[in-house]
Amino acid sequence: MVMEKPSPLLVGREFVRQYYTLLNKAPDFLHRFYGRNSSYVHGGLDSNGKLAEAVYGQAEIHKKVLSLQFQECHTKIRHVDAHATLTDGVVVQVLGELSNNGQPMRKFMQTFVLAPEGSVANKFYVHNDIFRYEDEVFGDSEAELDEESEEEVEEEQEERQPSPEPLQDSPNSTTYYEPHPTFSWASVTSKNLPPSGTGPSSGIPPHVVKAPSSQPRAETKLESQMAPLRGPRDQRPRDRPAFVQRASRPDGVAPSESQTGKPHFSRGEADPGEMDNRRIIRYPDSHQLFVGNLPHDIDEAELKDFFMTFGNVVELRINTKGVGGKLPNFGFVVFDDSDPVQRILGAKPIMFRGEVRLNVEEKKTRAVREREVRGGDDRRDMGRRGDRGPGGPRGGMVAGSGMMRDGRGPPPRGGMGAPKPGLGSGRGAGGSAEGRFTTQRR
DNA sequence: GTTGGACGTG
Repeated sequence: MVMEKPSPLLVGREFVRQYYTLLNKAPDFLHRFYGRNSSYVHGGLDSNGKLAEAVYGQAEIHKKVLSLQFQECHTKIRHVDAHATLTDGVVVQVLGELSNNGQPMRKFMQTFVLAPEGSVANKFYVHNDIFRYEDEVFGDSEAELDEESEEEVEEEQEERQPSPEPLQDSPNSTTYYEPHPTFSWASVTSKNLPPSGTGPSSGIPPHVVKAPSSQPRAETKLESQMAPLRGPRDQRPRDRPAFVQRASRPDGVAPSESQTGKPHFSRGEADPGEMDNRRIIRYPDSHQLFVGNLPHDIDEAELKDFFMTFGNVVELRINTKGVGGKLPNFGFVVFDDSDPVQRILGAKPIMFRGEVRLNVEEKKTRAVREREVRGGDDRRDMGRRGDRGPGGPRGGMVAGSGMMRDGRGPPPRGGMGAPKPGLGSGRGAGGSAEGRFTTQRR
């Protein structure tokens, strides 16, 4: 049983979820994410109007956080990137908007470097936390900055930060803060998550960390059933491929994969969004979530915020049937992977704004729907109807024979109709079995 | 109150 490492993206997302939840619910505990030599800057300008500088060490960070007076701090996360970085760390970049204490939303960018805590696998602390408000950086006049800075880029790089002697940061050594930081890779299985508790007033989905009242919620390990079932996501073994020649792009993509001889399809799950943006790609139903019972005043941005923490939302639309004076609201959220969909289904009931129970289902085609209505579901679930899409280049078909000629194209001789029996594999079993929806009481 | 749109095969 080799415990597999969660992918950087999963780590990043889970961290982001926990971090902003804590920021909202219990900012006084935020410092627990940091370590002795961590750096922290959270926007702000100093007396000269220049961007505020960082503080170092958990104690200073705690002070700083308190001074920032977070209250009812809400964030809307617009985007999260996370890549593996040096020394088994994960670098996470977040773009979003933040509102503290009832003030207006302000756009920000925040970068975290998560470093392995060492003693426990998959446990991280925040080594760097860099937060800037867009308006403080760009100011009102964008022009001046822009034009000048183009050539100054090189200089900036040379100004190596004079590393403000991090080690002994608190002379008042009486404050010995918690020795270890607290983010650990815990639950992504979303089972066993509190259904809603107190409704999330922000855009953060219901299931999240509870504020660490006494303990940092670290030791819940359910790794065994996490990501792996699926595909070859990030299963590079413990040994990292030291310095593999950076084939084409050094950016975070596990090099071991990009080298495995196969043509561009080696993963079987590449994000179509990137691999060709010229063609319109249809995502398989397994990547798509039907969402019913939406409040009518919702807009796509809000819905996207809500689901973004589950995975990468690549497409989303809200469909209002404006017929007959009613407006039943439903929509579709498309992810770049089926995992988020399964996690959402497993996390039912999904509460939105703390009060609305969304009806979430894997998207069905009409044919499937009708069949269900008529026959009931005697055969429960009977294997996922595979991603038998319209020639979708994705799904499980993978590499193999001829299909590299144009990116699209059916498997040559086989037979179109053959659904490939073993396809959906994995999680079908326990996953969605329980809470089949029956909103249609009548 | 509830499941889009457009893809194109042997």
